[in-house]
Amino acid sequence: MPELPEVETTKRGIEPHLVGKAISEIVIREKRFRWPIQNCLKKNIQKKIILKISRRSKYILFHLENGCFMIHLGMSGSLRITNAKQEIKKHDHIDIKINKNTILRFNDPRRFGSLLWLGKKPHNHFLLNKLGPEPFNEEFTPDYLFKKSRNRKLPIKNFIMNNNIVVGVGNIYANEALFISGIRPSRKSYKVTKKDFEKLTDAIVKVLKSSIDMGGTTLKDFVNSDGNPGYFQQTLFVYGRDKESCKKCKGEIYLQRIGQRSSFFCKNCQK
DNA sequence: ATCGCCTCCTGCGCGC
DNA sequence: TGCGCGCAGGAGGCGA
Repeated sequence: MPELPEVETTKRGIEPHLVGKAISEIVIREKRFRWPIQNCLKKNIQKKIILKISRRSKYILFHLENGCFMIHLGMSGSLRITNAKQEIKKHDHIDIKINKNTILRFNDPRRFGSLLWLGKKPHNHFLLNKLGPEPFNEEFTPDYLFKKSRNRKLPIKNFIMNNNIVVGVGNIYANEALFISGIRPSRKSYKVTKKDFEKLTDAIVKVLKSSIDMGGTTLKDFVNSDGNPGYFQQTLFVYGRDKESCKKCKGEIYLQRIGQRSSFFCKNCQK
């Protein structure tokens, strides 16, 4: 379940193996993804040099001489650097080959992921041009969230998970950040105060950063591994802990469905 | 404009 | 041991 830290860790893990290298071939075993593989993809990326890899939201962007393509891992996708000797496993849908010793292999059981050609102006693409700020960007301030949330009646948890507001906050970290900042997930956005937003912006940045740091510690295993960084082992305060006791007050953690998603909170610590 | 529901898909864990 | 069911989750699309 890639959240922003896993995407960033993936990007950092594959980057040194790919930047400056030419793509010799792309092998597509499966075309059915969230967005189907375009017919133009092969001819646009084969024989081209990867100049740079960047990340926007949960999209990993590959900048070539002639334009840009991007990969989204969806819910179950992973990328790993492997070689031609490694057997093709189930759901290994796409290989981007540099040479026989270096292959970027895209595995995605649920196929909610995607690999899209964007052309020369990637940020004009409809999937990217409405995105809100990155959590680590200076635009992401308590004041920004406060202003955006006025007159918004949706639960604060849905608000911070909306990519048009801020990118990269998935279900796990939305739950964790709201616990840390003492805000109940169901609270209407317009009822969240400026002071609350100060805690919340801090908490979002904190949980994402600490997870990236943890992922970073497993980077050395990225090549030929299953591609899973270690961030998920981090101590979670509330996510997945319904009926268990709160790590702050020893009270009970409750599970509530908000917007079709599991939300975990402590009634005592979050108001 | 805003919000909430539906959908895509596979693997897994549960109850029987 | 096996079957069927429900759930998990990112995020676009759509109807109200």
